[in-house]
Amino acid sequence: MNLQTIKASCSNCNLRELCLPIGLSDEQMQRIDDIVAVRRKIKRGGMLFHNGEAFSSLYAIRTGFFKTSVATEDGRDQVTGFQMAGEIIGLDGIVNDHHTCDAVALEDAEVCVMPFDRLEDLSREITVLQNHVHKVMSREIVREHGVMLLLGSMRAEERLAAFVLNLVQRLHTRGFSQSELVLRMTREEIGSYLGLKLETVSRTFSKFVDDGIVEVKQRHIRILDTDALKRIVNHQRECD
Amino acid sequence: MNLQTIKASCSNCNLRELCLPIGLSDEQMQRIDDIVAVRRKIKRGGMLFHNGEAFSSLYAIRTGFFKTSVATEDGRDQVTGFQMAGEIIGLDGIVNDHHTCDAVALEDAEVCVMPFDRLEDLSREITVLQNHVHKVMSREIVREHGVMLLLGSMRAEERLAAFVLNLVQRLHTRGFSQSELVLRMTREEIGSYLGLKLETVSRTFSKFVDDGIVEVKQRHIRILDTDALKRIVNHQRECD
DNA sequence: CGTACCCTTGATGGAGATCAAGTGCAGTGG
DNA sequence: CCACTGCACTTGATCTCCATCAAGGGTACG
Repeated sequence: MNLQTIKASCSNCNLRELCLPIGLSDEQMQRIDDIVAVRRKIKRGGMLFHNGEAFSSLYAIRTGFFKTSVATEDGRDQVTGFQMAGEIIGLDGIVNDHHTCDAVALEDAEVCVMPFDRLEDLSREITVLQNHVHKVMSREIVREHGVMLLLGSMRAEERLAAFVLNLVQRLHTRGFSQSELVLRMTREEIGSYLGLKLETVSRTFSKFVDDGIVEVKQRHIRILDTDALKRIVNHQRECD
Repeated sequence: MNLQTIKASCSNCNLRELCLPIGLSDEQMQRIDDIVAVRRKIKRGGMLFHNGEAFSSLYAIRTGFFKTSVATEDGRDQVTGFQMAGEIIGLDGIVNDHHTCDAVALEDAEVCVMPFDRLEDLSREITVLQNHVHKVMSREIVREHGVMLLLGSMRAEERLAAFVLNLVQRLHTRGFSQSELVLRMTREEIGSYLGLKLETVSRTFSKFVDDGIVEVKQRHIRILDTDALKRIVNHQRECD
């Protein structure tokens, strides 16, 4: 296995407030440190886990950027999400003790390995941790509801606008700009996530540029008019 | 409130193996009975909970059939799932202490009310129950991955075939026929779930009838050729 | 028995897919 | 340093599937 492992420590991790509940005592934090014993590095293009693999751990992303995707037997696949620092990945594996999607690093990444059985043990003793785990899973369910809404009822422009706004908002939470971002994924991966072909993604970006809403230079995006993007998402029909 | 409440009991419920983990002792079962104290009846068309409502409980469906749906500010909405006896509903509410979707009964229904805080309490003491809750949530995440795949990459025929197969399979688990089912939802609700218009759903059913794959009489569906449906789902391109 | 809703079917239109060509950029090796 | 190669991206032309618009029919229920 081409993976590197290093000792992890949550207590002095600056992503603590993203991964963990607030209000943990020093002693509780120490016990969490003990089970989140190991970090793992994944090279760009490498897999954190893959469909069919036995499930043992959840992963908290420390650095880097991932995509998760599912596939049909006949070869089509669908990107189900893009995950960044502070987010938890691997929840799909719990139900059947095997992962049902692939997680691929879109840039060099590092994750904290959280053995799930130990996490369950600790959740039984630390109430706020238990509740936190439930909220993380519920958040993922709600996020996917949003994607279903997007895929089921939005047109291409709305999908892409919603996508860009979502990405930049999450990056902003992590201290990055509200108006600039660098895409870590290809047009094809964006298209797969949004249920569009890569040409449509490209054309739609071009249209946004023509309309003066964004600047696009390869994967570098600068948002010139956030409100216009929001209007596109919420208000498809210009008439009313 | 137009709801009726009655005392619930899991220990002699025939859906036990759908809602609860196996291997509970009598004493553990009794404690679960204690927290699942109440059942609630919902009339056809009534709401179990709605978007924005404070979250307090999960619900186990005892009888009846529900749809859940989310909506955008500008009024479009998307059915996110259809739920039947033995399934758990309300997981969306955990993350923000408020529900983010509507749950509507498509026929007269009865649910068991499971106050979530008490469920968390008990989960800390009964390991298999804790793990069960995690699996229920993970199962929902995986289910939604499947819907995303459907919405993002399948054509109308594939979507409807997958939908019918999924429904009949779940009904079969509950002791119903493998080849016959009664739809509890309208064509429009099916369309919303599948990202299609009701006319397309209707036309696609008609095409299946023409092809001798199913019989359709209003909401009564009889599957004549399950394999053909499976082939439509897995093998979109007839050429290869 | 009438009314309302749900469903089916036909005709037409349009958003996005597909097919195709060309451009720009990064990495490689001469 | 520059040609070469490969990949990601853009843009144009055409096609197709599904949406939309429209009309009619069946069924349930008061």
